[in-house]
Amino acid sequence: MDWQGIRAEVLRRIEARDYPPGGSIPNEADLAAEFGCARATVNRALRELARAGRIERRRKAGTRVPLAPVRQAVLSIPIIRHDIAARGLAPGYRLISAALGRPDAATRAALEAGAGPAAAHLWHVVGLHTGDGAPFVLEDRWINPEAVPDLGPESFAAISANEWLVAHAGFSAGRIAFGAVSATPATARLLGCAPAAPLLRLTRTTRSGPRPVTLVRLSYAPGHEIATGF
Amino acid sequence: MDWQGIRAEVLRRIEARDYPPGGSIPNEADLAAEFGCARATVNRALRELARAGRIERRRKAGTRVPLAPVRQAVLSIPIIRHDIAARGLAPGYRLISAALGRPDAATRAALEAGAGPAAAHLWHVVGLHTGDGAPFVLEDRWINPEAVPDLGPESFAAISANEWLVAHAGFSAGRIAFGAVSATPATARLLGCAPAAPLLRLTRTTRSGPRPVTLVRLSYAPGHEIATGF
DNA sequence: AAGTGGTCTAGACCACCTT
DNA sequence: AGGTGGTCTAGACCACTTT
Repeated sequence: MDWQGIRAEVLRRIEARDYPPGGSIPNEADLAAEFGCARATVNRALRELARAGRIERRRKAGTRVPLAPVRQAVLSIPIIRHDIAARGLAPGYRLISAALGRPDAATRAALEAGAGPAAAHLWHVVGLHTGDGAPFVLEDRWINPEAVPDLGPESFAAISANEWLVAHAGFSAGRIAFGAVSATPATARLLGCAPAAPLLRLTRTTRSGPRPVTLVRLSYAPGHEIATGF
Repeated sequence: MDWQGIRAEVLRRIEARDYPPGGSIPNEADLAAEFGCARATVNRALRELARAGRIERRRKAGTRVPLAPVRQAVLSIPIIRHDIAARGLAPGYRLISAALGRPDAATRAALEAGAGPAAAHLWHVVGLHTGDGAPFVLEDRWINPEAVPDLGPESFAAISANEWLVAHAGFSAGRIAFGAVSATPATARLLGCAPAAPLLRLTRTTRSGPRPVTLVRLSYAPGHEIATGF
């Protein structure tokens, strides 16, 4: 039995309530003996189940089936252009504006830009991604120029700021949040939707090492959903 | 060097562009020799980086730093009551309605309920979660009674349907999707917000083994965000 | 055909936590 | 104090994919 087989069998027992919610499951050594394999193989299987939130493991206390499993949604956030292409549409990008500007307090805080003069000179780039010519998502981005020195308006002419940054700056994962907003008049005009239409908005902060580089707000066209990839 | 140290060092080299985007990194055997550890340890470190989307691995072709990393957002979806309590609010739940009803086509499809008579008799449960008495999220749920036989209106009197199902039915992960909707008049009244306010909506389908059990739509109060736990 | 990652083993030591 | 999971090792074989 390989580790994926053991994972499947243990999961089956959990769902069949052989291992009931709140109960313990045998320790690794016992399971290894039952399945006739090495303990490391059982460990691998149980580690994956723990990562998925289906079991809880603590040294000495053993492994338990949680009463209230913490559900986890793993969302893949692809490059927007690929996302559009994957839906069978022809991706396009149109730069709306790119200039140095003064961000609001929330943006400054997210980018850890101080209140000093530097905070008055963040790059502000707005662009529209399209699929088959129709608006797909509006990208509103602030960039900390201290973190990306060799950056100018010409950087954003052809491709999206996201791809430029991926290609020219070191990227780390950051915080991603989902919310809902009303389309402002300007946003509605760009997305071609009714004013005040409800829009799914994704906010992402990206770091290069310890330093925040960019904050992007993506406002998706009405009706758009982002789902787990099951 | 343990596997987490190796992971950190390789990540550092990626972000420092020692391993540039689009380039290859040494194979496991070479890295093991460099770090003076077993290949299995390097494997563990690289496996975690691959799962995070920071490297791409293919047999024979080796390991590469992707030009366009697929970003992943891991969202934890806790029990709503715990979510409310974690914000320092007193959680509450009020049942709005619980009855057998006929779902619309989209709901039937998600629950794989046919067009036959059974589809006309799904449980429909609506409840409001509150924090310190203020509306937090509206829960609109359909349940396939074939999958949960011992279910009646009394099941939902005290606790939320979600917790009842967690306690009484086998649960598997399902599909989770985020979208934005306008508050309907009825929803606005329950959430105490303006009609047509933009609401973040989470839709979750849950299965017990191969069979869909329940479809829940959570409409969060205006301004609510769901974020990764970084 | 050959190189690379994927996995398994048998054993060992350790960190952590409950008792 | 002792049990449990977390990790590492050295070696081996296999699966996959490119050459």
